[in-house]
Amino acid sequence: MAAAVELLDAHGVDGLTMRRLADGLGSGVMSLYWHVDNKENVFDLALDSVLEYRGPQTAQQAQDWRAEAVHMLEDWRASMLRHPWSASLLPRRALGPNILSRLEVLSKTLSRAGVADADLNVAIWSLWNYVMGATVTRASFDLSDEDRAAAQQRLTSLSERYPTIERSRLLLDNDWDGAFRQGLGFLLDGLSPR
Amino acid sequence: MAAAVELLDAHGVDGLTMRRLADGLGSGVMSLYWHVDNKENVFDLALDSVLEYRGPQTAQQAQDWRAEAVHMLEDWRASMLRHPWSASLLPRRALGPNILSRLEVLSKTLSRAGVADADLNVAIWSLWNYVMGATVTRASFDLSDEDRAAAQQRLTSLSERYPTIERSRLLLDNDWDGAFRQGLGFLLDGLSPR
DNA sequence: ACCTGAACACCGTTCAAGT
DNA sequence: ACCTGAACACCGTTCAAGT
Repeated sequence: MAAAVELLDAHGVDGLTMRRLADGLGSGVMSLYWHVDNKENVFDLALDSVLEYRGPQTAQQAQDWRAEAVHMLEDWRASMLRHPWSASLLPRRALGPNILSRLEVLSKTLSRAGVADADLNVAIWSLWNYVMGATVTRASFDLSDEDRAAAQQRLTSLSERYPTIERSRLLLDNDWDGAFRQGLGFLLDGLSPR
Repeated sequence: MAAAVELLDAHGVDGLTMRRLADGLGSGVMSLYWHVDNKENVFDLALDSVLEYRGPQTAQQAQDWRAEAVHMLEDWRASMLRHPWSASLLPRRALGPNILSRLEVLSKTLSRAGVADADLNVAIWSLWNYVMGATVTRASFDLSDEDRAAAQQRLTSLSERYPTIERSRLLLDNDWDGAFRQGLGFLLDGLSPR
């Protein structure tokens, strides 16, 4: 599936064509259908291959649950941003083994941190929502590179009608990494036991 | 654009075809291109029409910032879930006037609540991320109705390998509305001033 | 067991032309 | 100003057939 990932990285979701993929593999188009049921299947395999998690490099686990959670979540986001087509695909497909492993890790970490069993699922889904929302949004800015200039100009002309977000420069702020980390901190504050 | 929204509701993003849209309008396909630049333009118009916000019905504003924020955000989510194709489209397109209005409202509310100017953008994007992640995920479950049975079975067979999320029944819990509200509460806790 | 070409039923959009 | 049909360059996938 490395060939599919390469194609997706280069041309985006719409650029992955069964014909183009076959070309990259040096085979006929219909050969693909021996190995794969249909095009969606290709997406599923490519998506899962991108979501593997190896865990923190140092054996710092068990001592700082918060650092551990942040590490997994930031690595998850980074993995998806390395392949900007992946984020918008993930919530639309069945969950593969690699993303389930990440959720398992997260669940263990939060449990160990003292999050009540009754709050555990809500906590996990909240973090899922935060990461997915942030990454889907960020990734789409990567994809529409050429439109940026036009969008920028459209915004400043429109923003007279939206004085508050204009004043805080909401749409011009592009410290995405910092905003992600800081907002994640706020969310973990809210989720922390006691 | 009501015709486009209807088609999208009925057949999803892939079901909206220029040919089908023209049929619904009782015109030739190419007539559409007089009113619209291309297909993406149709999506933009349909998307914005779905995101209008009328504000809270009672004049309870200014007294309870938290209720006001929750009202807008839950209404935003509900509007997108009424049109399940809309959520995954929103982060991929340029921001239209209606969603900008919602962000303006949110910004005013949080500002009035005492959120520091330095934290304002992070707070808004955090809420954006949470709502978008939750809704994109939830909406896709609506779309893949038929696959549910198969997915369910696949999950229980797989879940032996993921004991923690199996034990909390993470993937079987389907109180989506409750989880959204509760998680939003946690996030607002974390974002609250002081 | 694995690969293939031809064919089918579609797409979005250009273009030249109509009223 | 608005609408149209024909044509172009694509799609994913079925099927019957090859090795």
